[in-house]
Amino acid sequence: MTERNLTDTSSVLRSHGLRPSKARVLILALVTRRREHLTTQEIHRLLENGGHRLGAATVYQNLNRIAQKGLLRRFIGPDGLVRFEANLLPHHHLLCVECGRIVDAGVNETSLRHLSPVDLLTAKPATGWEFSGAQVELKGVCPSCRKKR
Amino acid sequence: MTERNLTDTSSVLRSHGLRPSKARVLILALVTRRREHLTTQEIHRLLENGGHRLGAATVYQNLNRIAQKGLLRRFIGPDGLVRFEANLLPHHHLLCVECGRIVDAGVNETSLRHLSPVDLLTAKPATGWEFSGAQVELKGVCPSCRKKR
DNA sequence: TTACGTGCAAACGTTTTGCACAAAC
DNA sequence: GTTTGTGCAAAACGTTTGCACGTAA
Repeated sequence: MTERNLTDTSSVLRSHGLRPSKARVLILALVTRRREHLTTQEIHRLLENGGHRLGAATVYQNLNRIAQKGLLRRFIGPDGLVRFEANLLPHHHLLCVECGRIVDAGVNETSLRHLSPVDLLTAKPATGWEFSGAQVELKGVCPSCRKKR
Repeated sequence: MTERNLTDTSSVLRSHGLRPSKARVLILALVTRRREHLTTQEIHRLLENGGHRLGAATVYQNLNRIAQKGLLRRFIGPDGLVRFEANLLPHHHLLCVECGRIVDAGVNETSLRHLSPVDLLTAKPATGWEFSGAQVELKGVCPSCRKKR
Protein backbone atom coordinates (compact mmCIF):
# COMPACT_ATOMS: atom_id res chain seq x y z
CA MET A 1 0.00 0.00 0.00
CA THR A 2 1.63 3.19 -1.13
CA GLU A 3 1.70 6.52 0.64
CA ARG A 4 -0.18 7.93 -2.32
CA ASN A 5 -3.07 5.53 -1.84
CA LEU A 6 -3.42 6.40 1.80
CA THR A 7 -3.45 10.11 1.06
CA ASP A 8 -6.11 9.66 -1.61
CA THR A 9 -8.14 7.51 0.75
CA SER A 10 -7.98 10.21 3.41
CA SER A 11 -9.30 12.83 1.03
CA VAL A 12 -12.14 10.59 -0.06
CA LEU A 13 -13.15 10.00 3.53
CA ARG A 14 -12.92 13.68 4.39
CA SER A 15 -14.95 14.72 1.36
CA HIS A 16 -17.72 12.42 2.56
CA GLY A 17 -17.79 13.82 6.07
CA LEU A 18 -15.77 11.08 7.74
CA ARG A 19 -12.64 11.78 9.76
CA PRO A 20 -9.72 9.93 8.21
CA SER A 21 -8.75 7.99 11.28
CA LYS A 22 -6.08 5.30 11.01
CA ALA A 23 -8.69 2.53 11.11
CA ARG A 24 -10.87 4.04 8.39
CA VAL A 25 -8.03 4.76 6.03
CA LEU A 26 -6.69 1.24 6.38
CA ILE A 27 -10.09 -0.37 5.95
CA LEU A 28 -11.15 1.64 2.93
CA ALA A 29 -7.75 1.35 1.25
CA LEU A 30 -7.72 -2.41 1.78
CA VAL A 31 -11.16 -3.09 0.37
CA THR A 32 -10.52 -0.76 -2.54
CA ARG A 33 -7.19 -2.34 -3.39
CA ARG A 34 -8.50 -5.90 -3.39
CA ARG A 35 -11.07 -6.77 -6.02
CA GLU A 36 -12.92 -9.13 -3.73
CA HIS A 37 -16.11 -9.44 -1.76
CA LEU A 38 -14.75 -9.55 1.74
CA THR A 39 -16.49 -10.31 5.00
CA THR A 40 -15.89 -8.11 7.99
CA GLN A 41 -13.81 -10.82 9.58
CA GLU A 42 -11.66 -11.30 6.51
CA ILE A 43 -10.98 -7.58 6.47
CA HIS A 44 -10.14 -7.62 10.16
CA ARG A 45 -7.79 -10.56 9.74
CA LEU A 46 -6.07 -9.13 6.69
CA LEU A 47 -5.32 -5.92 8.56
CA GLU A 48 -3.97 -7.80 11.57
CA ASN A 49 -1.79 -9.90 9.30
CA GLY A 50 -0.48 -6.62 7.96
CA GLY A 51 0.56 -5.67 11.46
CA HIS A 52 -2.34 -3.39 12.27
CA ARG A 53 -4.06 -4.20 15.54
CA LEU A 54 -7.70 -3.11 15.51
CA GLY A 55 -10.71 -3.96 17.63
CA ALA A 56 -13.39 -6.05 15.97
CA ALA A 57 -16.06 -3.51 16.88
CA THR A 58 -14.04 -0.77 15.22
CA VAL A 59 -13.90 -2.73 11.99
CA TYR A 60 -17.63 -3.52 12.07
CA GLN A 61 -18.61 0.03 12.93
CA ASN A 62 -16.40 1.65 10.35
CA LEU A 63 -17.35 -0.67 7.52
CA ASN A 64 -21.00 0.07 8.12
CA ARG A 65 -20.37 3.79 8.41
CA ILE A 66 -18.25 3.89 5.26
CA ALA A 67 -20.84 1.88 3.33
CA GLN A 68 -23.58 4.16 4.63
CA LYS A 69 -21.72 7.09 3.08
CA GLY A 70 -21.66 5.25 -0.22
CA LEU A 71 -17.93 4.61 -0.41
CA LEU A 72 -18.33 0.86 -0.29
CA ARG A 73 -21.20 -1.41 -1.17
CA ARG A 74 -22.52 -3.63 1.58
CA PHE A 75 -24.45 -6.75 0.67
CA ILE A 76 -25.44 -10.10 2.09
CA GLY A 77 -23.51 -12.92 0.49
CA PRO A 78 -25.01 -16.24 -0.55
CA ASP A 79 -23.68 -17.69 2.72
CA GLY A 80 -25.57 -15.10 4.76
CA LEU A 81 -22.44 -13.20 5.78
CA VAL A 82 -22.19 -9.46 5.34
CA ARG A 83 -19.75 -8.60 2.59
CA PHE A 84 -18.23 -5.40 1.26
CA GLU A 85 -16.94 -4.48 -2.16
CA ALA A 86 -15.45 -1.36 -3.67
CA ASN A 87 -17.09 -1.78 -7.08
CA LEU A 88 -19.92 0.72 -6.94
CA LEU A 89 -21.03 0.31 -10.55
CA PRO A 90 -24.13 -1.82 -11.11
CA HIS A 91 -22.96 -5.30 -11.94
CA HIS A 92 -23.85 -8.95 -11.58
CA HIS A 93 -22.33 -11.53 -9.31
CA LEU A 94 -21.18 -14.89 -10.54
CA LEU A 95 -21.17 -17.39 -7.70
CA CYS A 96 -19.13 -20.57 -7.95
CA VAL A 97 -21.04 -23.34 -6.24
CA GLU A 98 -17.84 -25.36 -5.79
CA CYS A 99 -15.35 -22.95 -4.27
CA GLY A 100 -17.75 -20.22 -3.15
CA ARG A 101 -15.89 -17.52 -5.03
CA ILE A 102 -17.88 -14.47 -6.04
CA VAL A 103 -16.82 -12.74 -9.23
CA ASP A 104 -18.11 -9.56 -10.78
CA ALA A 105 -19.61 -9.56 -14.23
CA GLY A 106 -20.44 -6.54 -16.26
CA VAL A 107 -17.20 -4.73 -15.60
CA ASN A 108 -15.27 -5.60 -18.69
CA GLU A 109 -18.29 -7.17 -20.29
CA THR A 110 -21.02 -4.59 -19.99
CA SER A 111 -22.91 -6.49 -22.65
CA LEU A 112 -23.94 -9.00 -20.01
CA ARG A 113 -26.06 -6.36 -18.38
CA HIS A 114 -28.34 -6.22 -21.35
CA LEU A 115 -29.01 -9.93 -21.54
CA SER A 116 -31.98 -11.55 -19.88
CA PRO A 117 -31.29 -14.02 -17.06
CA VAL A 118 -32.33 -16.77 -19.41
CA ASP A 119 -29.80 -15.66 -22.01
CA LEU A 120 -27.11 -15.22 -19.38
CA LEU A 121 -27.26 -18.92 -18.63
CA THR A 122 -26.01 -19.67 -22.11
CA ALA A 123 -23.23 -17.08 -21.93
CA LYS A 124 -20.65 -19.68 -20.96
CA PRO A 125 -18.43 -19.41 -24.02
CA ALA A 126 -17.75 -15.76 -23.31
CA THR A 127 -16.85 -16.25 -19.69
CA GLY A 128 -15.51 -19.77 -19.14
CA TRP A 129 -18.19 -20.38 -16.56
CA GLU A 130 -20.71 -23.18 -16.60
CA PHE A 131 -23.94 -21.64 -15.34
CA SER A 132 -26.71 -23.61 -13.72
CA GLY A 133 -29.07 -20.97 -12.40
CA ALA A 134 -29.87 -17.29 -12.40
CA GLN A 135 -31.95 -15.17 -10.15
CA VAL A 136 -32.81 -11.52 -10.36
CA GLU A 137 -33.43 -9.45 -7.30
CA LEU A 138 -35.31 -6.26 -8.00
CA LYS A 139 -35.38 -3.49 -5.43
CA GLY A 140 -38.08 -0.89 -5.33
CA VAL A 141 -41.24 0.29 -3.66
CA CYS A 142 -44.25 -1.98 -3.66
CA PRO A 143 -47.72 -0.77 -4.73
CA SER A 144 -49.10 -0.54 -1.20
CA CYS A 145 -46.13 1.48 0.08
CA ARG A 146 -46.45 3.79 -2.92
CA LYS A 147 -50.05 4.49 -1.98
CA LYS A 148 -49.00 5.58 1.51
CA ARG A 149 -47.07 8.53 0.15
CA MET B 1 -55.78 -26.18 7.46
CA THR B 2 -57.92 -29.01 6.20
CA GLU B 3 -57.56 -32.69 6.88
CA ARG B 4 -57.06 -33.14 3.17
CA ASN B 5 -54.03 -30.84 3.13
CA LEU B 6 -52.39 -32.70 5.95
CA THR B 7 -52.94 -36.04 4.25
CA ASP B 8 -51.45 -34.74 1.01
CA THR B 9 -48.52 -33.30 2.88
CA SER B 10 -47.88 -36.65 4.53
CA SER B 11 -47.75 -38.41 1.20
CA VAL B 12 -45.39 -35.85 -0.24
CA LEU B 13 -43.06 -36.29 2.70
CA ARG B 14 -43.22 -40.06 2.52
CA SER B 15 -42.57 -40.11 -1.20
CA HIS B 16 -39.38 -38.16 -0.57
CA GLY B 17 -38.10 -40.49 2.10
CA LEU B 18 -39.12 -38.42 5.10
CA ARG B 19 -41.27 -39.79 7.88
CA PRO B 20 -44.41 -37.69 8.17
CA SER B 21 -43.98 -36.75 11.79
CA LYS B 22 -46.31 -34.22 13.34
CA ALA B 23 -43.68 -31.48 13.18
CA ARG B 24 -42.82 -32.07 9.53
CA VAL B 25 -46.39 -32.19 8.36
CA LEU B 26 -47.22 -28.97 10.17
CA ILE B 27 -44.12 -27.17 8.89
CA LEU B 28 -44.47 -28.20 5.28
CA ALA B 29 -48.22 -27.57 5.19
CA LEU B 30 -47.76 -24.12 6.71
CA VAL B 31 -45.07 -22.93 4.32
CA THR B 32 -46.95 -24.35 1.36
CA ARG B 33 -50.23 -22.74 2.35
CA ARG B 34 -48.76 -19.28 2.82
CA ARG B 35 -47.33 -17.61 -0.25
CA GLU B 36 -44.57 -15.93 1.70
CA HIS B 37 -40.85 -16.07 2.29
CA LEU B 38 -40.77 -17.02 5.92
CA THR B 39 -37.86 -17.13 8.32
CA THR B 40 -37.42 -20.13 10.58
CA GLN B 41 -38.50 -18.05 13.53
CA GLU B 42 -41.63 -16.83 11.82
CA ILE B 43 -42.57 -20.40 11.03
CA HIS B 44 -41.91 -21.44 14.60
CA ARG B 45 -44.01 -18.58 15.96
CA LEU B 46 -46.89 -19.17 13.55
CA LEU B 47 -47.09 -22.79 14.60
CA GLU B 48 -47.02 -21.90 18.29
CA ASN B 49 -49.76 -19.35 17.73
CA GLY B 50 -51.73 -22.16 16.16
CA GLY B 51 -51.40 -24.11 19.39
CA HIS B 52 -48.58 -26.42 18.31
CA ARG B 53 -45.67 -26.49 20.75
CA LEU B 54 -42.43 -27.38 19.01
CA GLY B 55 -38.77 -27.06 19.94
CA ALA B 56 -36.79 -24.49 18.00
CA ALA B 57 -34.19 -27.07 17.04
CA THR B 58 -36.90 -29.29 15.62
CA VAL B 59 -38.10 -26.49 13.38
CA TYR B 60 -34.60 -25.62 12.23
CA GLN B 61 -33.64 -29.22 11.61
CA ASN B 62 -36.78 -30.12 9.77
CA LEU B 63 -36.82 -27.05 7.55
CA ASN B 64 -33.29 -27.80 6.46
CA ARG B 65 -34.05 -31.46 5.94
CA ILE B 66 -37.19 -30.74 3.94
CA ALA B 67 -35.38 -28.16 1.82
CA GLN B 68 -32.54 -30.60 1.27
CA LYS B 69 -35.07 -33.04 -0.19
CA GLY B 70 -36.23 -30.34 -2.56
CA LEU B 71 -39.71 -29.82 -1.11
CA LEU B 72 -39.00 -26.24 -0.12
CA ARG B 73 -36.50 -23.71 -1.35
CA ARG B 74 -34.09 -22.30 1.17
CA PHE B 75 -32.42 -18.98 0.49
CA ILE B 76 -30.72 -16.14 2.29
CA GLY B 77 -32.93 -13.06 2.38
CA PRO B 78 -31.73 -9.53 1.80
CA ASP B 79 -31.61 -9.11 5.58
CA GLY B 80 -29.28 -12.09 5.95
CA LEU B 81 -31.89 -14.33 7.53
CA VAL B 82 -32.53 -17.81 6.22
CA ARG B 83 -35.90 -17.97 4.48
CA PHE B 84 -38.05 -20.71 3.02
CA GLU B 85 -40.59 -20.66 0.25
CA ALA B 86 -42.76 -23.28 -1.39
CA ASN B 87 -42.53 -21.85 -4.89
CA LEU B 88 -40.05 -24.17 -6.57
CA LEU B 89 -40.36 -22.71 -10.05
CA PRO B 90 -37.57 -20.39 -11.16
CA HIS B 91 -38.72 -16.86 -10.46
CA HIS B 92 -37.50 -13.43 -9.45
CA HIS B 93 -37.88 -11.66 -6.16
CA LEU B 94 -39.20 -8.16 -5.87
CA LEU B 95 -37.95 -6.57 -2.67
CA CYS B 96 -39.72 -3.56 -1.21
CA VAL B 97 -37.12 -1.27 0.31
CA GLU B 98 -39.76 0.38 2.51
CA CYS B 99 -41.63 -2.50 4.13
CA GLY B 100 -39.16 -5.30 3.43
CA ARG B 101 -41.78 -7.44 1.75
CA ILE B 102 -40.54 -10.00 -0.76
CA VAL B 103 -42.85 -10.81 -3.63
CA ASP B 104 -42.46 -13.34 -6.39
CA ALA B 105 -42.41 -12.32 -10.00
CA GLY B 106 -42.61 -14.61 -12.96
CA VAL B 107 -45.49 -16.66 -11.66
CA ASN B 108 -48.39 -15.02 -13.39
CA GLU B 109 -46.06 -12.93 -15.50
CA THR B 110 -43.61 -15.38 -16.97
CA SER B 111 -42.73 -12.75 -19.52
CA LEU B 112 -40.61 -11.02 -16.90
CA ARG B 113 -38.20 -13.91 -17.02
CA HIS B 114 -37.24 -13.08 -20.55
CA LEU B 115 -36.48 -9.44 -19.94
CA SER B 116 -33.00 -8.20 -19.18
CA PRO B 117 -32.40 -6.66 -15.74
CA VAL B 118 -32.19 -3.29 -17.44
CA ASP B 119 -35.57 -3.75 -19.08
CA LEU B 120 -37.06 -5.05 -15.86
CA LEU B 121 -36.43 -1.71 -14.21
CA THR B 122 -38.88 -0.09 -16.58
CA ALA B 123 -41.54 -2.77 -16.08
CA LYS B 124 -43.37 -0.68 -13.51
CA PRO B 125 -46.61 -0.19 -15.43
CA ALA B 126 -47.19 -3.93 -15.55
CA THR B 127 -46.61 -4.50 -11.87
CA GLY B 128 -47.41 -1.34 -9.92
CA TRP B 129 -43.91 -1.36 -8.50
CA GLU B 130 -41.42 1.47 -8.72
CA PHE B 131 -38.08 -0.20 -9.28
CA SER B 132 -34.77 1.39 -8.36
CA GLY B 133 -32.26 -1.39 -8.87
CA ALA B 134 -31.76 -4.87 -10.20
CA GLN B 135 -29.10 -7.42 -9.60
CA VAL B 136 -28.60 -10.82 -11.11
CA GLU B 137 -26.96 -13.62 -9.21
CA LEU B 138 -25.69 -16.37 -11.45
CA LYS B 139 -24.76 -19.73 -10.00
CA GLY B 140 -22.37 -22.08 -11.68
CA VAL B 141 -18.88 -23.49 -11.76
CA CYS B 142 -15.97 -21.11 -12.29
CA PRO B 143 -13.27 -21.75 -14.90
CA SER B 144 -10.65 -22.88 -12.40
CA CYS B 145 -12.99 -25.35 -10.70
CA ARG B 146 -13.97 -26.70 -14.11
CA LYS B 147 -10.32 -27.42 -14.87
CA LYS B 148 -9.98 -29.49 -11.69
CA ARG B 149 -12.46 -32.07 -12.98
C1' DT C 1 -37.08 -53.55 18.67
C1' DT C 2 -34.52 -50.85 15.99
C1' DA C 3 -34.20 -46.76 13.63
C1' DC C 4 -35.56 -42.19 13.58
C1' DG C 5 -37.57 -37.70 15.48
C1' DT C 6 -38.12 -34.46 19.37
C1' DG C 7 -36.98 -31.17 22.87
C1' DC C 8 -34.06 -29.10 25.97
C1' DA C 9 -29.87 -26.82 27.01
C1' DA C 10 -25.57 -25.55 25.78
C1' DA C 11 -22.33 -24.10 22.25
C1' DC C 12 -21.28 -21.54 18.27
C1' DG C 13 -20.20 -17.61 15.07
C1' DT C 14 -21.46 -13.08 13.69
C1' DT C 15 -22.83 -8.64 14.84
C1' DT C 16 -24.15 -4.91 18.13
C1' DT C 17 -23.85 -2.22 22.35
C1' DG C 18 -21.92 0.22 26.62
C1' DC C 19 -18.45 2.58 28.31
C1' DA C 20 -13.78 4.44 29.61
C1' DC C 21 -9.92 6.11 27.16
C1' DA C 22 -7.61 8.36 23.16
C1' DA C 23 -7.24 10.92 19.06
C1' DA C 24 -8.87 14.45 15.82
C1' DC C 25 -10.45 18.90 14.98
C1' DG D 1 -11.79 21.77 24.96
C1' DT D 2 -15.31 19.56 22.58
C1' DT D 3 -16.50 16.32 19.47
C1' DT D 4 -15.70 12.02 17.47
C1' DG D 5 -13.36 7.45 17.15
C1' DT D 6 -11.24 3.33 19.44
C1' DG D 7 -10.93 -0.90 21.95
C1' DC D 8 -12.33 -4.00 25.23
C1' DA D 9 -15.80 -6.83 27.23
C1' DA D 10 -20.29 -8.26 27.39
C1' DA D 11 -24.62 -8.95 25.31
C1' DA D 12 -27.65 -10.13 21.60
C1' DC D 13 -29.03 -12.70 17.85
C1' DG D 14 -29.83 -16.65 14.65
C1' DT D 15 -28.36 -21.13 14.13
C1' DT D 16 -26.29 -25.74 15.18
C1' DT D 17 -25.05 -29.58 18.11
C1' DG D 18 -25.19 -33.26 21.91
C1' DC D 19 -27.81 -36.09 24.22
C1' DA D 20 -31.67 -38.41 26.84
C1' DC D 21 -36.28 -39.42 25.90
C1' DG D 22 -40.28 -40.45 22.90
C1' DT D 23 -42.45 -42.03 18.75
C1' DA D 24 -42.93 -44.42 14.20
C1' DA D 25 -42.38 -48.38 11.43
